Amino acid sequence: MVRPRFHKLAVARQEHILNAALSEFAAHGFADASLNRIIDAAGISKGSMYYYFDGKEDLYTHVIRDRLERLLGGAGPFPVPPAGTPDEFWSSLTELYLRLMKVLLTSPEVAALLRGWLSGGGAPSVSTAQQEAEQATLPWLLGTLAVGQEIGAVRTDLPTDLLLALVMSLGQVIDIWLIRQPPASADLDRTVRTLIDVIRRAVAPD
Amino acid sequence: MVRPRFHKLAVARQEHILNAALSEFAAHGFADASLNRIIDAAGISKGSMYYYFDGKEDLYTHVIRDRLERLLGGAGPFPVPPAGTPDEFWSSLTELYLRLMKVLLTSPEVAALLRGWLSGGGAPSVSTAQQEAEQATLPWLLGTLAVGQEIGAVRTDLPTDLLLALVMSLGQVIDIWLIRQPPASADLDRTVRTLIDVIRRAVAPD
Amino acid sequence: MVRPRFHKLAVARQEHILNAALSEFAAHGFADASLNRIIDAAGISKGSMYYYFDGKEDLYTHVIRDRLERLLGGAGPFPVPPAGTPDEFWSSLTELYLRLMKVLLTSPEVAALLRGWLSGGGAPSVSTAQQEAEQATLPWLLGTLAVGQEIGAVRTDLPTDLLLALVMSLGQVIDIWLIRQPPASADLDRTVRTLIDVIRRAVAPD
Amino acid sequence: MVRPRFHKLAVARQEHILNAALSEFAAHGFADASLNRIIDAAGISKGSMYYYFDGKEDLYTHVIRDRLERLLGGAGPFPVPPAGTPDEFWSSLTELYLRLMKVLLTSPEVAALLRGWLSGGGAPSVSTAQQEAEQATLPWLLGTLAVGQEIGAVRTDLPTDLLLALVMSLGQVIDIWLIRQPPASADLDRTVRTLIDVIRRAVAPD
DNA sequence: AATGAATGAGAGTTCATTCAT
DNA sequence: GATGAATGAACTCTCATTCAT
Repeated sequence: MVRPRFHKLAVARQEHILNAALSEFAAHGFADASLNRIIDAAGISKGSMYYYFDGKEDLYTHVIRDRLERLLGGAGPFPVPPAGTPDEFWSSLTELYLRLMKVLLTSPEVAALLRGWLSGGGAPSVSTAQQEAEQATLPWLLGTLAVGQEIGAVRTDLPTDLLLALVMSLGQVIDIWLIRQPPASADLDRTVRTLIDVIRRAVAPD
Repeated sequence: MVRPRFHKLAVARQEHILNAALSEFAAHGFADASLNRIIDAAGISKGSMYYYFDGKEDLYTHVIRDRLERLLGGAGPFPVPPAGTPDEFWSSLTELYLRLMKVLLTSPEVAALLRGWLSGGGAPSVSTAQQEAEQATLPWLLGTLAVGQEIGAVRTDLPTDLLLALVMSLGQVIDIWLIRQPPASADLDRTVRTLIDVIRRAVAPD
Repeated sequence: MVRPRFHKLAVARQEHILNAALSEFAAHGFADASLNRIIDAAGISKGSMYYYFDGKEDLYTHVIRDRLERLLGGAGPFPVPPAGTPDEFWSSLTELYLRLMKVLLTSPEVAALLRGWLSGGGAPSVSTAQQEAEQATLPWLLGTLAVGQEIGAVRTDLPTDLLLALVMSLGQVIDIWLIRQPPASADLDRTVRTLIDVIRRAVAPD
Repeated sequence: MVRPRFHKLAVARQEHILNAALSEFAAHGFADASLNRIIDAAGISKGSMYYYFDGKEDLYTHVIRDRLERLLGGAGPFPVPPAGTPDEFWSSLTELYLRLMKVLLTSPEVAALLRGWLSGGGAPSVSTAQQEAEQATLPWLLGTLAVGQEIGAVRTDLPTDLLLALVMSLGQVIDIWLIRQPPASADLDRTVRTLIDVIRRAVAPD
């Protein structure tokens, strides 16, 4: 866990450190990221880094959590879509996703970090970070799925975890595809609507 | 490229080495795998490893290719489904996938290797292996998608690369989910059919 | 570049490390020198070596520069001989060289290092060190040659680079010969004077 | 020592092997040359190499000796200049050197090998080769110097070994300079004559 | 006569982490 | 509260040599 000490630093200093870590993790992934490079870029001592964080994984965990929170915050509140007709549900989700993507497209490094984190796999040492981060993201998604199932917008014949994995995976593909080749701003709406529709078809009931 | 010398070894010895590599790569992914651990497990000297293979990447490439070939070989031929009605197309695919999964479930390590390989990302140094392997896998998938589009079983309003990414991603989720919690053999059929249906819905035309 | 950290070490410790490196480089040349042997002799860890220096070449560069500076410093200033008659020019050079050799003879290892460095050739990777060191040595020699040409003490019918190479080569032979079989101190003066005269004959005008 | 077995090979095969070794040694010098690369280039097995030669150094020794002999042979006989006037002595030497350089310029690899060998320095392990090769070359040079001294063309106030070193060093500089920037064939004569004259001045008596 | 499989020591380099100050 | 010196294990890769066949 991040030591509380870290948050006593001047905010600008915190930012500087987290940005350095963000760049490194986004560029190389967790395993191949180098703490040495991070502290060089951040301009802090190695001792300080270990004074603020428990270690490499702890830093990674914190960067992810912090950046995702900020991202989600910047996109405005992410309310679980209110109950209503399935059409209303999906259109509400689409708007949400559009907002999210617009923010994501402005921050390629966070996007890269997110991608690396979502793809998971690899080092078991990060599983802690994974689990924690998932615990921060999933409740919303789970809530949304639950609402969707209640109002008949989401199929109920699949285990929840599989449903979740399918949605996240499709979302990830769409994220990556959009980030790699961002459509002209004018096309973004149309494209995202089509892609959300793909998810809808996959998880809508018969 | 694997040196021909390797194939002159007793088959059991080849197997022993490849199994050691398979375990390591499956457990840690390419970047975090350790050649030292592999040679320890294989019981050969470092010099011998480099006598057989050009290096880490070469070994990785070979393990993947060898294991996938064996896997696909064991599952029988993978013909592109013949043209016909969309229903025939999808049911043909389902049978195919069932066969594949049955084999995959018998070999969790190959499955893990496959997973790590599919998720790609990470080290650019493995791109060679990636590209070669993709060149071995993609033509079939592309061919299948093309046939599906011809006979009206697959939508044509999305770019081919996105369509491909969606299908592969869904397939991967399903793979992982099935491998993690293999259903009772009796349920496998039903489950796979449902999951293939998810893919069908996502990529079928309106 | 040597990391500043190195210079924060106790001087005795710095000396110990540099001496270990000096011995190794003097005995084996750059390419065949072993960092492992150096750290063993220096009694420091491999990590520390890389904490102080950027790598093998960096260490080599530093040892050379440091030792040469010390050597040249110990021999006093090396002024370009002032304009005057050719006889004055050559006699001034002779005195200079005598001083230099007396210092050099007290430090066979630096002499060996210098020899290996002067002969250059070999690894292209050391070119950086070479160039830097040459940039430190050559200006003086070039300036001296130029003065000699101005006052008619040095021939002008050969390209400068060839002239330079001839002088350096003769000087090197003389260095090596003197170092290998140092004449009785009493004879040193006479011998050096004769040898400088050899150079003079080679490069004096008709 | 080269095993006699080597000379029982077909001459073409011997040539092939020696050429491969020549290229490698010329390109990397002794220490950094790789036996593995040599046998790859030569297309022979590692076992064979060790069947023909005692090891790396033995091969090096043999290549040098063989190539130099051939070079000297190709340039025609190298008679020790007959006694006569000093002018005749030096002009005879000049003609000899001209012939030698013309051959040398046609074979850059032998030239590179020669350069690396002459500069000596470095690995003590090659000293054997050095000594042997010197023993093949020196007698002629010594004889020539002796004749020169007899007829008053060469100074007698310097130890023979120093005289030798001076002459060889100057010759080497000239070799390297000529090889690096070969003058137009028309200029070669004039340039060589000037350079030989430099040597003459250095070692002629007062 | 000839092969090539096998080796182990060694190369230079990077790393996350510790801890005395 | 903060530092940075110091470490040793681990990394991938290359090498000349041996020897059973």
